[in-house]
Amino acid sequence: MADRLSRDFFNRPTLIVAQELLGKLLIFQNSAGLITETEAYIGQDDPASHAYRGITKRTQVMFGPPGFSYVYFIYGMYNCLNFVTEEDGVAGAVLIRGLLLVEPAPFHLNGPGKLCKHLGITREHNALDITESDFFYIKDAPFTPEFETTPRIGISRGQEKLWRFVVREKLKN
DNA sequence: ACCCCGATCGTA
DNA sequence: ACGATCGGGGTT
Repeated sequence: MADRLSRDFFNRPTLIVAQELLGKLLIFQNSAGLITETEAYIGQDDPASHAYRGITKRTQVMFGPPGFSYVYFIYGMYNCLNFVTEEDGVAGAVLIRGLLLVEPAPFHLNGPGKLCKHLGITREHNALDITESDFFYIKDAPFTPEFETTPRIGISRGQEKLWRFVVREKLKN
């Protein structure tokens, strides 16, 4: 598929990827939705990142090649979806926090846990190459919509960093 | 083996 | 403002 995001897209600074993922179409099995909200997490110098303390079994995918999924389990109940950024060996990921679902039915999924629950994304979908898969990938889009920049949600350290990006249109809801 | 805490969310 | 709920990761 020609208009699918390739590894080169993700092989860039995490902040750039987080901003440019806004407005792109996420395809997962029978669901499709426009990305409306993202957050950037960078290993080095980011105490809010799971990768801050180095490679563990859970975070090793964040240190691997870009263009892979990173799905983690949190609060005993929820899964959250990320996409790995930065070159192989450098930790980085973009958390997908909001999705304007277009298939199978129009619906606004706000929140990373709700989003995964609704789409059926679990840790079984961790560490998948989304530049190769035919059921899990992102379609390119011609432009990035206007967005707001804010602190990230739900973290206790690193709040001074303005690494959350929210599509303006979404704020009206 | 143990303990604390968390990139959340629904309810109050 | 708070409780549910349990895996991850650091410590013993």
